[in-house]
Amino acid sequence: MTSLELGPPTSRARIRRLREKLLGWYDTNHRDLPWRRSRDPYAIWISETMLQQTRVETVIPYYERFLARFPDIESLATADRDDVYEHWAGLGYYSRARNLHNAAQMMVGDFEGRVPEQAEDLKKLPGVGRYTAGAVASIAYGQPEAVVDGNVIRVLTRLLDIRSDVAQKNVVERLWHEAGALALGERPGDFNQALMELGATVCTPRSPRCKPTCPLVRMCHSYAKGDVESLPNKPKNKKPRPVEAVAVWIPRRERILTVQRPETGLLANLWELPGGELPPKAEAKDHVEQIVRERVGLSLLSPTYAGTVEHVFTHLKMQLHLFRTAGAEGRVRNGGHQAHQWIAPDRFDDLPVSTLARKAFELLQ
DNA sequence: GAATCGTGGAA
DNA sequence: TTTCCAAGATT
Repeated sequence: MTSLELGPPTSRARIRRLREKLLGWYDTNHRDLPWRRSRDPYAIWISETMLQQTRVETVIPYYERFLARFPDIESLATADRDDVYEHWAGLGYYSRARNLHNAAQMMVGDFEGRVPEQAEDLKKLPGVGRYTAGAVASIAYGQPEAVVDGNVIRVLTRLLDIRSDVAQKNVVERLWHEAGALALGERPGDFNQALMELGATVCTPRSPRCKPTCPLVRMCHSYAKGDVESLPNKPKNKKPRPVEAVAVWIPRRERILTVQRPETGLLANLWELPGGELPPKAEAKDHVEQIVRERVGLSLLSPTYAGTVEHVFTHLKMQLHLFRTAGAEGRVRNGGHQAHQWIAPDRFDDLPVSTLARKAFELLQ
C-alpha cells in the first residue's frame, strides 16, 4: 500500500484547527441523550455496551429500564442471570448481557467494586474491546484514549480521502493512529463523542449534510474531490443463509412447555417454545414429531400446522414453522436445552425471550 | 481475516 | 422487496 492510497498526512496545525471546529460544533449541536446526563462511569459503560451495533433510538428505553433496575455495579453483580436477560430481551447480541453480568462481578472481585480507569484494565473485562475501553476511559475518566467505531471510520476516511478497503487491517490501524493523534488535548471524551456525533447526524452513510452543515467541510479531502458518498470503501455484506425450523405449542394443565436455549451461540440463555432445526429440504410436518422427541423426549398428540413466521438474523434467514398440539406424552428430558418450565401462557412475557420466540408465541396464542 | 452474533429503521 | 446498516467483541 502506498501513502497515496492512504490519503494525505495529518499535520499538527490541521489537527488543532479540526479539534477547535469540531468541539465548537459539538458544544452547540450535540443531542441530549440520557447517558450524557450522567458522569457515572458505570452508566457510561452500560450505555457504550448497549450502543454496540445498535441505534441510539433503540437503546434509549432499554438504557432507562436497565439503569432503573440495576443502578450500580453491586446490584448488577448480585442479580440473577434471568433478571439481567429480561432487561436485555429484544435488544439483540445477547452475549453482551452475559458479559455485563460477568464483568460486574469481576469489578467487584478484582477492581474494588469500581469501573477501571485505564483502557488497559477495561479491556480485561469480558465484552470490553478496543472501542469500548477507549470510550469509557475518555468519556468517564477524561483519559486521552481514541475511539474508532463505524462513525469514526466514515468521518476519517472521508476527511482524509482514504479509499482503501477498510476491512484491511493496516487501514484500520491507520485510523486508530489518526484518531489517537486527534484525541490528545483537552476534553478527549467530548472530542471522541463529537467525532461520533458528526458521523451520526451530519457525515451520514447516505446523503451527508456537507454543505452548509458540516463544520469540517473546508478541510475535507473527499469533498474537495467531489466524491464523499462512496466512502468508506467496505466489502459487501453476505446474504443471510436460509434456515428452516419447527416449534410447537404443548399444553398441559393450563400451562405450556418452554425451554431455555444453551449457554452459548445464537440467542444464548433465552427461553422459547420447544422445537429445532429442520434438515435441508425437509418437510416440517414430516419431522416435527421426531425433532420434539429428540429435543424434549415427548411424543406429540395430534400436531397440526398453524403457520410460519419469518425472522432475519445477521447471517440467517429463518422460517419457523409452528404447530399446535393437544398435548404430549412422556416426561421432559434434556435434549440440548439448559432447563424447562411449564408456564401459564399469560406469563410468557415475563421470561427473557427473543423477538423470534415472541413472534411464534403471538401466532400460536 | 472471516464468521458469528439481533434487531428494526430507512431508502 | 431488497439492501444496508448502528457508538463491536469474540473466536
